[in-house]
Amino acid sequence: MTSVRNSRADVVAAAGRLFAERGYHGTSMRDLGRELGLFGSSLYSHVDSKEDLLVEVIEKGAALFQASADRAADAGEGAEAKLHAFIAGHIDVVLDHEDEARTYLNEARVLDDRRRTAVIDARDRYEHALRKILNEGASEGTFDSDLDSSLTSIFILSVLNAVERWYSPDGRLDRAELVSAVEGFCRKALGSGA
Amino acid sequence: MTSVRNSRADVVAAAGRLFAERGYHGTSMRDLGRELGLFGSSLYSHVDSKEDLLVEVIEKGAALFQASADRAADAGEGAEAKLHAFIAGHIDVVLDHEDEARTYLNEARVLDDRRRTAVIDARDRYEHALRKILNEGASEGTFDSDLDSSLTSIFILSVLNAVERWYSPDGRLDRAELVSAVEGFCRKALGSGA
DNA sequence: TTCCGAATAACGATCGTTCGTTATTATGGC
DNA sequence: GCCATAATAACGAACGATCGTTATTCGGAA
Repeated sequence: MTSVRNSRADVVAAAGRLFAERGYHGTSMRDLGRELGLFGSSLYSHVDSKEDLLVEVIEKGAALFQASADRAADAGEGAEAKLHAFIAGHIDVVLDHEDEARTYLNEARVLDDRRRTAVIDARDRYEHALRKILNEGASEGTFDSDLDSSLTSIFILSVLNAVERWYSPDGRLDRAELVSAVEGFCRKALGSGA
Repeated sequence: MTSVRNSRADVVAAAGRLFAERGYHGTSMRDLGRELGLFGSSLYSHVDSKEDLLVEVIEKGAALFQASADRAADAGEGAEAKLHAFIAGHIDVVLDHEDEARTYLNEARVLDDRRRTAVIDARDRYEHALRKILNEGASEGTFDSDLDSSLTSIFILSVLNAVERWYSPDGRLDRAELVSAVEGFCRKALGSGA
């Protein structure tokens, strides 16, 4: 049976939930305490500051996306398989870790310069991983050879990052259908296949 | 020569700027006053509440997008021309009215239920305008005839709405190149042409 | 008995907002 | 054109509420 008392991880998870839903500035420490059945001040038994919570949630999000990109880079042979893994992996992160993903994607602007820059760098690395797959496909002949991988990766990420904004698991698409819809759309835009 | 004193419109414009940049909850009335060289309290000569400012900025954004969609529906003959007008119009709104567009896209969650629902309805109408163009193209034979216009419109809007998040007019793309890059990507995903 | 999580009271700062007042601009009769 | 008057804009102090946070105390599990 799980303990009645809360752990630091519980606090971070609840923070992710509220930051994702209402935003960092829209969430007070008292709100967050209420979410856990605590007083706001009691959170300081687990955490040094509100900002630390944001940092931790965002770092979790960043790590999840990066791990997914790393896995995609090693997924099977050829750009087609890697692209599939990249898209499916991204959607898994968004659906299985919605709070961390949304906070990572939407609340980074609150961070101080140093940390915000770190997030931007992480996003660049993530985009670069996708670009690499696109370039591989272009030189293989899997995708159009004149494809602009820099712009195209931005467009594909635009579609992927927006999933959080409209998709509901209660809707007409299950996860596999969502993945194949996104993949189908992007795949056609990449060309070269029939 | 423009007056030294501020008008209501000045206040709304400055609110749009800060709401877009820092978010509604990240902007205080004193911040907003400072932006105009005023005391926070002085803003109440122009406005009844902070929330009114948000409502006004968001309504401006909604109206701009809807007007653009209406123009696209009447643009030339055939789905191709209308799609071009829709994409170019969306990008014009985002680049020419960045603050209102970003606030409309990102800050609507702060609104009360009634007004937030109104924003969701407006977005549905906008999406529906695009879907109509896609359906027209599918039955014309301009686009693939088995195209899922509901999902496809979401994907295209995902690409369009993300422009605000990455595009800079100081970068390597001018506006026309941006439009043609987005249009090229989406157009290929719609199929049927060579 | 030790120790960790929670409660409680309190802090200084800042929040949105109101108020009475002053300063600036616009208006209309003479 | 001049002047009283009204309308508008801004000031600056202050309000009650809430913010993030600290310090201290307390209770119960190990």
